[in-house]
Amino acid sequence: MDHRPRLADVAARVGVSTASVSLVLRDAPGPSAETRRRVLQAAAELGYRADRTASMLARRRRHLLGVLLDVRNPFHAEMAEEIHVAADEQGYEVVLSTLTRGRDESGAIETLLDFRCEGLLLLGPDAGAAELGKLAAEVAVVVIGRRVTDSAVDVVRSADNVGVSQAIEHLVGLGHRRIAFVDGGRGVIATARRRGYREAMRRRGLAGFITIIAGDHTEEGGSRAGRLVAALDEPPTAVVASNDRGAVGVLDAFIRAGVDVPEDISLIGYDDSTLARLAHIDLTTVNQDAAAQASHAVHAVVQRLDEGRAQPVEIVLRPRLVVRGSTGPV
Amino acid sequence: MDHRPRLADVAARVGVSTASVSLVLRDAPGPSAETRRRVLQAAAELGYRADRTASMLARRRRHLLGVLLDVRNPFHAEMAEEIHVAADEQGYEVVLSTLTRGRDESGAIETLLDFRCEGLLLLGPDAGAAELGKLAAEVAVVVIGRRVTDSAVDVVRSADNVGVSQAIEHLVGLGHRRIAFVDGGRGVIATARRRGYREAMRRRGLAGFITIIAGDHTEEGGSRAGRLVAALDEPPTAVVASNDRGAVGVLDAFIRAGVDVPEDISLIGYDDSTLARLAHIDLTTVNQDAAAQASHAVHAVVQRLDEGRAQPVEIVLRPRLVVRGSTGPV
DNA sequence: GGCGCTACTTAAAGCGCTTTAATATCGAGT
DNA sequence: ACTCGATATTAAAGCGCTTTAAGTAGCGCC
Repeated sequence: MDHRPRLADVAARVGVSTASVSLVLRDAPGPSAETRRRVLQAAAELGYRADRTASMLARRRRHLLGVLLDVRNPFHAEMAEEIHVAADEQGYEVVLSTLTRGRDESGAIETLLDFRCEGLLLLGPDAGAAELGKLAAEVAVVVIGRRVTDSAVDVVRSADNVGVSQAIEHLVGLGHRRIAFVDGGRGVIATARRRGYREAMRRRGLAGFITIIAGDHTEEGGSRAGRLVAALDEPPTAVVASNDRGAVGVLDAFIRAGVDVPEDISLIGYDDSTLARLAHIDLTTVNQDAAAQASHAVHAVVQRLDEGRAQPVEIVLRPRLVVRGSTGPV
Repeated sequence: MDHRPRLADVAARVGVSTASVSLVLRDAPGPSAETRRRVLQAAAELGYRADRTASMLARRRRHLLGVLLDVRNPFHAEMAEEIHVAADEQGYEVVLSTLTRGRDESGAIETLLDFRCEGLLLLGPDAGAAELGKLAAEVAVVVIGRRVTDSAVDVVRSADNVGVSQAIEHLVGLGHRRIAFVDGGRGVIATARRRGYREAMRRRGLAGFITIIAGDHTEEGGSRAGRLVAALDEPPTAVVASNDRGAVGVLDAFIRAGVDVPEDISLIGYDDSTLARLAHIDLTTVNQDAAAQASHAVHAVVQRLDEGRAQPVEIVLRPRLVVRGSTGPV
């Protein structure tokens, strides 16, 4: 055996046709118990492993999902992992395609298309609704984490405004009224969170205390915002940041300014990233449930592929507040 | 056209054989300029894109590299990106396979094998030399970031001990003598860095000041170590951590303890991760040059595949100290 | 024995592309 | 006119697998 065993090698060893071997290995009906046993044994002895490339080609179906991500984004990484396990359960294989310099979003998507993925899961893509629509004409497309208006693609995301509302409710429950918000910039996601803050404050009759401080979803932006807050004449008793990274920046600025969290000011982030869970950060934050989002996304694509759904769906998950040590009573 | 155009569609439209079209599209010698022009035009009109799956199968060569990584590890993420661009230059495609729960290292490697990758790039694998050797018998294997003794696989890594030495030299140059080391645990990498610390201190006649504080390459471990250091009767004037995450933990503990960096104590990390570059952390650290490692790894595998190299190589890169704001004179 | 069944098994036709050997074309050379 | 060489094109044989239609047995039954 000078190379990897092929189907024909297994067949020859058992003395049956390649067709039988193929059927046995895929657990398809037909072969007798005896044949199954012998084939399985021979395959094991030879260490046979099917060639995915060939199987994919022969099957009309590819059973391949493509994931577009920015591998440097920790949340994407977590999603990629969850998508992998969800796809596995559904009998789909996954290929990852990441943005790199020299390989922008559309380049990365083309690679996925070249592998003839049947479905595409796009993590927070930048493409507009029109482009996405065009893509959706060719393959099943699920956009994850971002709202897409008026398009043929499926969308799975979590209700960002609700998450922020929960944060506010938690703080109000602890007696806070003077609650400031560290903004996340002009993205779709940041906008939804800002809106959630405004809504929740108004709902609680705290419209007069609405304070939005510029920020940008990075530690640095948070840090700047934190310094600003700490220097205020009448600082808030609580701060909600548009994401965890921003919150960590705020925290850093607070520590340097001698502001104690949560004794002086309570702090809440958003994402429940690994950062937030670190013992010395221990941040109250909002969890987006990556596993659930991944699972819904995979199911959505499988419905299109295997069950013939044609209408686009939008699945909006309810985020969940995770209370840790960065919040306390006034 | 009810489906993606195939080679035959292009051929039919131009009125030539599929063979000619294939040759033109791959820029192979043969077809005349005129044929080329017409084929290219037809392909463009139809929006033809080759099916990688079919090409790979038909070519005896797959031109596919598999990368094993833990997508949640930021350094791996960076490497994945760099490998992508390096592979692209060499005309190879890349598939990523990540560890997930329910999919351990060997499972992830098998997926790669199922795609019939010609070469495997393994980022800091746990497998032992024996297992790796067995793998290497089937495909070209490059282990990245870790030393592998006595095996047939290629290795690309950076000289961790040298990196730490550079850090020490920098500190000594600033007048420090009392330099402590926050350890990274019992991994191969951590061991090399610890050794580098010891060697460098001895070389500078500072053996008497060698102080190793337990840690584990996480923020929490660093934080614990930092508290310990801050509480010392006679604290060091500088601390070198086994990696950036540890250093960030140390920094956090220092800030809380009122220890100023770098006025009171200088601090150095290792990895030059994005963390280190953050304005409010601004950590002096050691850069491992992910791009260079990726490029060497890809070249190594290409040499085996395209140039028939059979002897294993070990490429050890020289890391580079990046001086930022966390270090200063005593 | 012939017929109809059921239960297996397999020949053979792809999947969409690459590649090689063979064929066709056309001047140039003698 | 006839061979030779280039040059351009293509028929056809795969790549390693899946799938379907056709085939072979085996068995009970009239």
